[in-house]
Amino acid sequence: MGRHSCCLKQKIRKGLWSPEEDEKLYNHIIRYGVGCWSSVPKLSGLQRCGKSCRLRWINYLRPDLKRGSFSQNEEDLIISLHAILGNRWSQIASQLPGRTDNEIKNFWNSCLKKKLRQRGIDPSSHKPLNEIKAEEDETRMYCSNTGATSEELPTKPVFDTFPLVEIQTCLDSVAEDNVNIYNQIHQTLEPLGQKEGLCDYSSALYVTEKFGYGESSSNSCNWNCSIGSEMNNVLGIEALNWASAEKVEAPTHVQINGVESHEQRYSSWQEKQDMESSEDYSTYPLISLSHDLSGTCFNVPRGALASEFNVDFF
DNA sequence: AATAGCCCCAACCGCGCTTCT
DNA sequence: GAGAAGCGCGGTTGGGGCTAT
Repeated sequence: MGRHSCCLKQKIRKGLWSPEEDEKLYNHIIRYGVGCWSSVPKLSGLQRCGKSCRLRWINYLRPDLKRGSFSQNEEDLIISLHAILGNRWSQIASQLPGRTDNEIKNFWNSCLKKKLRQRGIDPSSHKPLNEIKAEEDETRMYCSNTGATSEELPTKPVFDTFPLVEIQTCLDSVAEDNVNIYNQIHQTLEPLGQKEGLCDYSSALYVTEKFGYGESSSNSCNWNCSIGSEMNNVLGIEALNWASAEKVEAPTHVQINGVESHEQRYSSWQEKQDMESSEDYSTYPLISLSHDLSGTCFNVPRGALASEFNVDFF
């Protein structure tokens, strides 16, 4: 698809918006509302592309925006939601009224990542940094023992299909100051029979769907979340496919032209490891899940797993 | 006072998806 | 059904402000 056709036209201004441009856009939206963004520049007399107008309105001019620094409460909420949703900024923003996805993304990249590292937490996986280091050491050991490169490492099932998500613990941590969200999520979980603190992944998705009511920038066009459409695309379908299509397979034993495959090498290595210690499968060096699945939209961090979820820092 | 380096954040870009024709 | 147009999202960039030297 590439660049939008509107951006190819001549006389399109770029860069920072002047107060005059802001005024023109603001007055136009207030008077006529948000319709077709591509026609907004023409109708409002701006020499900008529709996309630029949309962004300016969403991130700066919208009257319901909350400006200023993030509160501790918001900070905690962002961290806990990021542990569940990953870099789905629009979904995270939908839980923080008056904040845009861009604002949250910037805050995360410039501030929260740093804070988490200072607390010894890996911001991408939400796991302790020393645990990450141990995994890397183990991966290096495996590579040196088998001759495999890091790119060739076989994957292993990292979590169950529709794993149990300890959403309760995570939410409890922010419940004190977010009573409304907390209560709403509980009311949603209960009809699903999820009262014990753990819910399956599909229920967690349902919750994020239900509460993606969207005052975030992503939904600003009509500011109503189309339940089940976007989330199904972004999370649900991927998760369902992932769960059902046997994407995670046990290492297979294949020997081609007498050359031992990496799967076989891994299998041999694993057997050796099993012989040497009683460690279970989980001791195999983990490959970053986000890396494995980088080509998909499904990058819920492993930290969201019940067994691995670290809530100490909340 | 000058300037180099760093940080923050507004804005842009590219891509995927949906809707329209 | 195919192609075009439009929308939304996440990643990246670059300019301005701040700080250290």
